[in-house]
Order: sequence, then structure tokens, then C-alpha cells
Amino acid sequence: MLNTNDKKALRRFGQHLADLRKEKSLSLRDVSSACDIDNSKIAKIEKGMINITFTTIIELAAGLDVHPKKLFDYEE
Amino acid sequence: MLNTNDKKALRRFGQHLADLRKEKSLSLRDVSSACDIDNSKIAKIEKGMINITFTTIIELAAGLDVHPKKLFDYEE
DNA sequence: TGAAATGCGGTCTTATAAGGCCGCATCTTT
DNA sequence: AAAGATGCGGCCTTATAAGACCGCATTTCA
Repeated sequence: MLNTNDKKALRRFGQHLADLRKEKSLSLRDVSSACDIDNSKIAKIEKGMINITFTTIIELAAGLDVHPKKLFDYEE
Repeated sequence: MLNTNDKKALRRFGQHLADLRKEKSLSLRDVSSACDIDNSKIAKIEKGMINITFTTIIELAAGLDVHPKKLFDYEE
């Protein structure tokens, strides 16, 4: 199960993800259809509610049309 | 289940991970004790055998003493 | 103001990652 | 040659991500 730091890291990551999406003025459903991940799941990811896998990260990067490392390009 | 592209991406990531580890002349057991991930699991990750989660990626980065985005810093 | 779009949480099943341990074959070092 | 270190795969249980769908409260807009 996730400890406090993990939860914090997931929330931070999710926030960054939401920022990237909004920068591009995309809705959850836009990203969803661009990468075949259910929009409700993306919402959960942005809220840091799930500990996503490597492949989901890759898909998400594709859906946002950015390089995966961009998803980790934030402080802390 | 994983498709061919996912498997390829995991193998590529694992290879990069192994490269980073070897650059630092660390053994699997060295990294293992630095981040509390079993050495056999790290071996599997380097071989692309498992689809690791976000938290494992973060721990791994800590074990290798690099920023997480460095783990994604490779082509394709 | 009514309809569509959007964010987001819940639920269910199935697949699989995590976590931990064991042991062995191949180096490496003495 | 013997002892240690190292890479790596197998096995087990438990936790949880994935995947798919539903519905609703807001927000947006025609």
C-alpha cells in the first residue's frame, strides 16, 4: 500500500499532468480518445488516486503528444 | 495484457536503466539496498519483464541517485 | 433556459505488480 | 581450487491497476 510520500508524489505528478493538458486546452475526453484511456481513469490519475504503470505513462504521453520525460519535468 | 509495442518500450526502458546502473558501477544488490527493491525484481525490470508502477520508478530513481526524468531520457 | 460538454467518483472483474524468499550458474578474487 | 559476489529466474500471496461502464453535478454555450 502507498505511504504518505508516495501519495504526495502521485498528487504532484497528477497536478503536472493536468497542467499540461490544460495548457493544450484539451478536455479529459479529448485526451481519452487520443490515447485510449478511459476519461474517468485520467481524472483519477490527475487527482493522484492511482499508482499507474509504465505503459499507462507512455500512453498518456502519447495522448498529450509530448515525450514521456516531459511528464516528469517538474520539481520535487 | 501487454502488446508488442509495450514490451518493446519496457525492454528499451530496462536497457537504459541497466546502462545508468553500470555507468555508476553499481551491482543489482547495491541499487537494491539503496532503494529497498529486491535485487531480483530489479533484474526483471532491466530485462523488461514487468510493467512497473509510478512509485517503483520513483524509488528506482532514488536508488540510482538521479532525477526520475533521467530514467526517460533516451530515444524512442 | 435548455442542451451539451465536462470533471469526476463509484462499481465490478480480471490481470498482474509488489514484496519477499530461494537457489543456481557464472564470474571474480584470493 | 575454494569463497564470494553477481545476475537472474522461479514461486508464493496479497494488494491493486487496468479496463469498461454508469451517472450525476457543474459549467459552458447556443
